[in-house]
Amino acid sequence: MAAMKNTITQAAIDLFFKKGYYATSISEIAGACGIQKASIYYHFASKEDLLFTIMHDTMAALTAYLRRNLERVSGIEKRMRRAVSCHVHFHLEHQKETFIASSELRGLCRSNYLEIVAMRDQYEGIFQELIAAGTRRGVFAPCDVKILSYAILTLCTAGAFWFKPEGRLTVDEIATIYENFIISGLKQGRIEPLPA
Amino acid sequence: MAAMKNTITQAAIDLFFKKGYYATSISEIAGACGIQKASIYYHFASKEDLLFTIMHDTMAALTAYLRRNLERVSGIEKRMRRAVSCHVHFHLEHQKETFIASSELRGLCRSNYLEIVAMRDQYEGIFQELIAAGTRRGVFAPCDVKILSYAILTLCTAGAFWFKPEGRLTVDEIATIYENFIISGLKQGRIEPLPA
DNA sequence: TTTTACCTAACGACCGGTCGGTAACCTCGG
DNA sequence: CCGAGGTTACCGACCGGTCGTTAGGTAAAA
Repeated sequence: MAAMKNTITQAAIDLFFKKGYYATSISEIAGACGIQKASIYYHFASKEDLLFTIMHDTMAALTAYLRRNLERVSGIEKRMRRAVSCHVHFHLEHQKETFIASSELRGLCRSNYLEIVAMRDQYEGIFQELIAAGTRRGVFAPCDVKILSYAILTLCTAGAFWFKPEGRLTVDEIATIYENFIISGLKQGRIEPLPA
Repeated sequence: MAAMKNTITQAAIDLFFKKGYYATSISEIAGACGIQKASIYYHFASKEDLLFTIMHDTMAALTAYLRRNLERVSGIEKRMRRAVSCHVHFHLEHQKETFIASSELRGLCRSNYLEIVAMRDQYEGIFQELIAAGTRRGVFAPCDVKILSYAILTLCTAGAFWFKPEGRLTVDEIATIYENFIISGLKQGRIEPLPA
């Protein structure tokens, strides 16, 4: 039951991704679902509510995905590698949603905006803790944690802007490239002790 | 003469940056200039023409700035360092314009869109040639040129999204952090010959 | 006299959102 | 097993408002 609510959400995701939130009208979304625009308001309180729901669910799924994948991984470098990999995978495999979540923040009113930003900050916090722990233990070179975390996250997030599923490289290949690039940057030229 | 045209452009830059292109109305821009909205159309053919002008001028200035700064720099690594530094400097010192140029592409019709994208591709090409030359000569580790160039550019471009002029770090400090981070990533763990 | 740089007023289109209505389905007392 | 009453999920029509844009006019400058 309420299958239509999912249909609406999916249509909205497709259209917000393709045309942007402001350029998409409620009647377009309704048209894509084969219903009248008034019927949208049975399922959602407003256009912004629809956007907020998409963003909120996406951020919740993203954070849960990362936490779940880090559960049984130990060692700073391994954890950071896994975190980057997860970040890339989620963003490329849920390209439309993550694109919307990171580019349509301006469509939200103040309270909704603050809620999404809080979720984003919490997610970023996981990376910042990893970086901080790594520098404390000498695995990573000393650095500015905030700047580096922004760098790492926006780097991978940006993938959702240009990624094409039918493109030259697989998600796994891209994730590996980013993983190595970032780990190198975090270590900053220090000479590696040879593995045993 | 035509001082008002500059006033309008600047007001549009401020408002597009603060609220976004779609959320900004012509009458708001006019209001910020102390004129009526119809008068905007004496200086610009349409709202999109205003956006396009901003983007076009910004991209032209960005490319010219980079070329000018690379003119007398030799050596792959030095050139790449300079290029990254320029990219960061320009994006943070012209934060509003570059933010608009990289986030409002959807406001353009097809032909205008293609023109701006062509300028962007040309700019990206400078970085891609640097990366390719670096890998050929063994200065950088072998890598996927396209992916790495996207990575480098979006990394720094993203600065325009969160940078606050009154913030903790200066533009120079941020540029240096990025410079080192990127060079490390491009060299990918290879052991540096000690400088003489 | 022509051009420049603005104005007032209005237009048509479209937008998000609301209203009253309704057909189909579910529930439950008799 | 029935049917009354409520609930679910939609529809068509409409509203107030805003938007980008245009038409026509005007006062000053060239």
